[in-house]
Amino acid sequence: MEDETFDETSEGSSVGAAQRVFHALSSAPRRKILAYLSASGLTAGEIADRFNMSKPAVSQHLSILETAGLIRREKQGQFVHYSLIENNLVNTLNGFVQEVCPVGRPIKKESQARARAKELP
Amino acid sequence: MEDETFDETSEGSSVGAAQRVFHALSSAPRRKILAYLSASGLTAGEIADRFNMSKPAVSQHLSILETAGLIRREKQGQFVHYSLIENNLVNTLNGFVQEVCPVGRPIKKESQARARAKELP
DNA sequence: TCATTAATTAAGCAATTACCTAATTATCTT
DNA sequence: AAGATAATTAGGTAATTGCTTAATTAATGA
Repeated sequence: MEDETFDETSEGSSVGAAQRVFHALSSAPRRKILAYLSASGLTAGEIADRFNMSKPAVSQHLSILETAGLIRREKQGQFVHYSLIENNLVNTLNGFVQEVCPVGRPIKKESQARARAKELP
Repeated sequence: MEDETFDETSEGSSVGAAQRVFHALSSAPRRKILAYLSASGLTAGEIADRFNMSKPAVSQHLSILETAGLIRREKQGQFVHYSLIENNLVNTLNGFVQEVCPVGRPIKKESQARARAKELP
């Protein structure tokens, strides 16, 4: 009973990095924010304008995404500019897939298949 | 205001497939279950034995993973055998990364880097 | 058939989440 | 310095989560 291999509490801090990333991604509004930021950096206000949600609510989502290391916050005067940090997202998801799926096979193949599908309409 | 592009409610059913997968992955115990199943199929009881949690609690986690299409349930006599469905996991995560990160670059490169790192100790 | 084992469903509860409005902080403009 | 704007923090609440124990369903074996 009780194998600690995947127990994230043994990652140092009581909440692991992977846990933070996966939790951040579990919310539709937060994934939507990431999608917006994939096109270009935006201020907090510009992001909030795209949602039917109060600014403080959006601010909270931004904070969760930032804590997860998925976005970066830069204060510019009275504005706060947010932008995507791609590495953490890719590393975490890829690392997880590598862990769960037989090595080598999964992502590379998929990625290639998708790339091909996009090129041949 | 209100762009529907990423609104998952427009995916047909009121909760989208991506939402179910990401929600399923947001729980450490559930990710742990996936990791166990990546090595071999297991019965509900064998899985529950690996946790400090009641059997019903584990059963619920299994049900969430099954609904997300990440694992498969097969009744064999009085036992229920669970096993991994890799495709859905890989497709969903990869699709999301493709959406959020500049096309082509992210996952293939990462995957190769990781594969290399594993081969050269 | 009756007891045993595997697993799930049901009912209930403490803790957390996801939002809201109001208040606060910081910056810019005049 | 006063007023406007951008954003966050603070405080509160309804709904949801993540577990628990007890009850139920289903299959096995004496």
